[in-house]
Amino acid sequence: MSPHPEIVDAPCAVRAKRERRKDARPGELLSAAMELFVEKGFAATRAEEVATRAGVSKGTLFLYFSSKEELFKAVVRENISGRFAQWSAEMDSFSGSSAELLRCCMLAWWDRVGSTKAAGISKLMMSEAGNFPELADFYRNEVVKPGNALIRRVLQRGMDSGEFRPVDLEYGVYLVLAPMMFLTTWRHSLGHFVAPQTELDPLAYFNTHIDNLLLGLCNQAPLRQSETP
Amino acid sequence: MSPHPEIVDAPCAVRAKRERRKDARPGELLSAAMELFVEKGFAATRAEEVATRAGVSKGTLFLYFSSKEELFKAVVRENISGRFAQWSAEMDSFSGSSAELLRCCMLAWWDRVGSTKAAGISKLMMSEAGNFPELADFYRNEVVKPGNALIRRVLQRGMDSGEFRPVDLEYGVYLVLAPMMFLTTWRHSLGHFVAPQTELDPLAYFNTHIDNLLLGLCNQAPLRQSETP
Amino acid sequence: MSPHPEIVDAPCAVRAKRERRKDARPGELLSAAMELFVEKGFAATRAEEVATRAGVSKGTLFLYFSSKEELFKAVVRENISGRFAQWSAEMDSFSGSSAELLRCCMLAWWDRVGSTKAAGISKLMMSEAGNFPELADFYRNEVVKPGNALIRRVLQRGMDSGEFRPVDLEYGVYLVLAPMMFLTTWRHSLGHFVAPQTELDPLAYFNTHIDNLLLGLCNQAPLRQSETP
Amino acid sequence: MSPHPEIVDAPCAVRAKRERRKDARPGELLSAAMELFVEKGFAATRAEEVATRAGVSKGTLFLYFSSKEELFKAVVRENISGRFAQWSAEMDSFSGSSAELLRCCMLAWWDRVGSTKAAGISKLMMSEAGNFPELADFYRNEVVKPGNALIRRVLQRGMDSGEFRPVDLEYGVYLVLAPMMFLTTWRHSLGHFVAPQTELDPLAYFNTHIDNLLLGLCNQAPLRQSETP
DNA sequence: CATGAATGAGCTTTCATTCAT
DNA sequence: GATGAATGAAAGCTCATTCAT
Repeated sequence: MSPHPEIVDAPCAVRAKRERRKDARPGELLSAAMELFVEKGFAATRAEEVATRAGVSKGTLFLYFSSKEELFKAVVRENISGRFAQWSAEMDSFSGSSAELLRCCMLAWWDRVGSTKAAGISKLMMSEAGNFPELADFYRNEVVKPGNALIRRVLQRGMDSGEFRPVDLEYGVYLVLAPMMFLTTWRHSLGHFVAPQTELDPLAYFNTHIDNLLLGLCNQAPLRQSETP
Repeated sequence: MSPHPEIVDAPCAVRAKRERRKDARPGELLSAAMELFVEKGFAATRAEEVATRAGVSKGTLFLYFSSKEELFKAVVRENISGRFAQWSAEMDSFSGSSAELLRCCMLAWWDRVGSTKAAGISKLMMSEAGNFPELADFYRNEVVKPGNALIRRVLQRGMDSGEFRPVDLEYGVYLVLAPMMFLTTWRHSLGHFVAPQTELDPLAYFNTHIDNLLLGLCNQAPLRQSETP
Repeated sequence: MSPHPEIVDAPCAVRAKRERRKDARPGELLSAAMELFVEKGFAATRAEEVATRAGVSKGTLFLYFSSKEELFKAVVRENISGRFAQWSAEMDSFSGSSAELLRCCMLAWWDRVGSTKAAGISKLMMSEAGNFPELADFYRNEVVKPGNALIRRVLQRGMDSGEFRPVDLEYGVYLVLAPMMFLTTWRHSLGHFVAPQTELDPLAYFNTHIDNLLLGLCNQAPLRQSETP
Repeated sequence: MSPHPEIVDAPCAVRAKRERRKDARPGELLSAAMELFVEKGFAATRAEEVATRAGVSKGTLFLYFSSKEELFKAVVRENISGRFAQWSAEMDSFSGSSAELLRCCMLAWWDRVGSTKAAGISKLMMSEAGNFPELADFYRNEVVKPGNALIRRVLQRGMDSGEFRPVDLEYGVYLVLAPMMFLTTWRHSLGHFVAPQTELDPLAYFNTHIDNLLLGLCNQAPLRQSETP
């Protein structure tokens, strides 16, 4: 037992509340920022709005993020690029067929990214890359490159096992990527605010794409999981 | 012949020319605006640049369009729809297989739209739809709906002839659309300003997509036209 | 006589008032800027104040000067460096002794610069050079270098004619410069806002300095002009 | 000897140390502030920097000085006057010629003040006097007045002994002061951060000035001390 | 006493829009 | 009609100052 617990603990107790706030701030700011960036775009989001939504003042935002661009980068790291390691690990431990893996990956992406607010980031990047070259570079390096590498690995795995016919990896990647990115872009632009009956059902959209993709890649069409007996 | 015809005629000629110019003004402004909006996006395009490129002054721009937003709307109204009738007719007179027709359509789209400046409009619409709901509506009605109908007809033709397996038309459309729209979006955003060796070759991209699409849709893989003896 | 005077003149007449204002603007802004820079320093002068004092809005200032630093440079060019050519010419045409020339130069400097608001610029530069390295560079190149060259020429002239004893030009320059710069700095700082009886009489100050300077430089002390019979 | 003297004594020792530190605080802050004000000027010195350099937090600074301006005033009060008595005594006991004394004084000033950080204070005062009239008053009384008196005594001594020609003391003072003040100002502003080959050599500068000053004041040019056999 | 997280007024600069000519 | 000088509302970012702990 510590002989001077009150001395040891005192500073902590005193600081506790403050620190709890301080620790929470970046997260609060990041989620406020993501929401606003996705809602209104990067350029159209004012730094002060982000601060206000996070419940702090303009100055505080810049206490945690040195510029609006750095804030955006942090949002991307928090919501996308920071997760590649885990996804990669999950892929490594997958033991089913490559067709199943591919289907699995695409649906998992939908579940964890595509259907969440984070998906708006991809759309935002597509919209504003031209005006923020540095952010575009960042995104290409931190998201596009590792993302493509992940897809490439799935395709390679299928080709190695003989499940998939040989395809040029460079362009094969887009067989997988295009449906995902189009859906994201669509839902955050022209597919937004339409009558419910004309809205796209993402799962139907995905299954149609995956089915045809795999029919094209494999010798034998694999069954959808939902059709598994 | 009068020694100074231009002076004698001046009042008329000048007025004539002026009026011609005056009538042409909106068109010149619209095409300057389209180019710039496509190049730089809506927010990043300065009104003065548009005026300058159209050869008029800043004030004149606002004489014809009450605001930058109105100009944007006018640009979109001016530059889309109107070609569907011809494309539809061309499709009717096509006598080859449906696989050939599908390939043909996609490559024709690339040739006539995707690779031209007009493609920038789709990207523009995707980027700015969120900020212009009214424009988005307009675009959906005038462009998306007839465009999708055209694609639907090709798929229906293939299914009717037994070439294509049955697919849900509603979602099958996106098997064709997604690759086209993704390419457009990509090339105007993150795919822009990258090292030439990392740039996407559109034809290789398209052929990879079409091959796999048709392999998925048909019982028998159809040959590429370029491979036809 | 022009056959169409009204056509030729019309545009001019119409524009006249506008243009007169436009032509006057830079000058009005420059003098407002100089006054404020001298009164409050470069950093402490807000761009909007300059505009307001010149009777225009903030935006107008930036229509004529692309930045606050450029405005300052223009002030310097207008009031100091732009006049070296004339001063140099005047020096060339001087036919008296070098001692007279030196006295003349120093008193002329006082008359045309030192006693005017423009003198505040030197003091300002001394005060703020450290925080605006680019301005300091500019000032060294546009003012210090040519100014020193001018002084050097006077000394050289006197040494060539045998009037002045040989001195190291590099440091001799400061025999002339130091008294001028000290007076300027003093009057705009600690010498400011003191009781009239403790204020420095610039002419007495100058004559004391010039007398001793020339006594030191020449074999024979030259008379002051005011003492010339 | 107690095995844990520091623990036993802690309450006292800690308080003692704390109070010593507490008493030292203002001094540490003042010297940090002086260094920074001299290095970067008043406006460009951030309060937090001062605190950091003094090893305390931003808040603590404002505990001791109610504002940045008050800190500045305290810095000036702390760092000037107080040495005049000694200098005066040294002057009284000087037994050489007045020319030698004058040379001696100027070089001693350079050695003890001009070349040290304390010189920055003069420059600081010159730069910021306009914004702190109260400080300017203080400085004039505590520094300028006694300093000038000292110089006046040297001149008077030379005139009394017949070494120096008669000069108006009021203005003669500046024959001595101007070179010193100009050098100080110059070295802390435009003479700073220039290529070493264009930098001013203070000793050469001083000797050039003193030589000419004495040539002007005396009938016979006195030798430099360094030239004395 | 000491801290440092938080504040918000203030700065320079941009640009859609207006309006006298 | 056409012009372009003039406007002024923002926006991003800094930093002296405050105050809960």
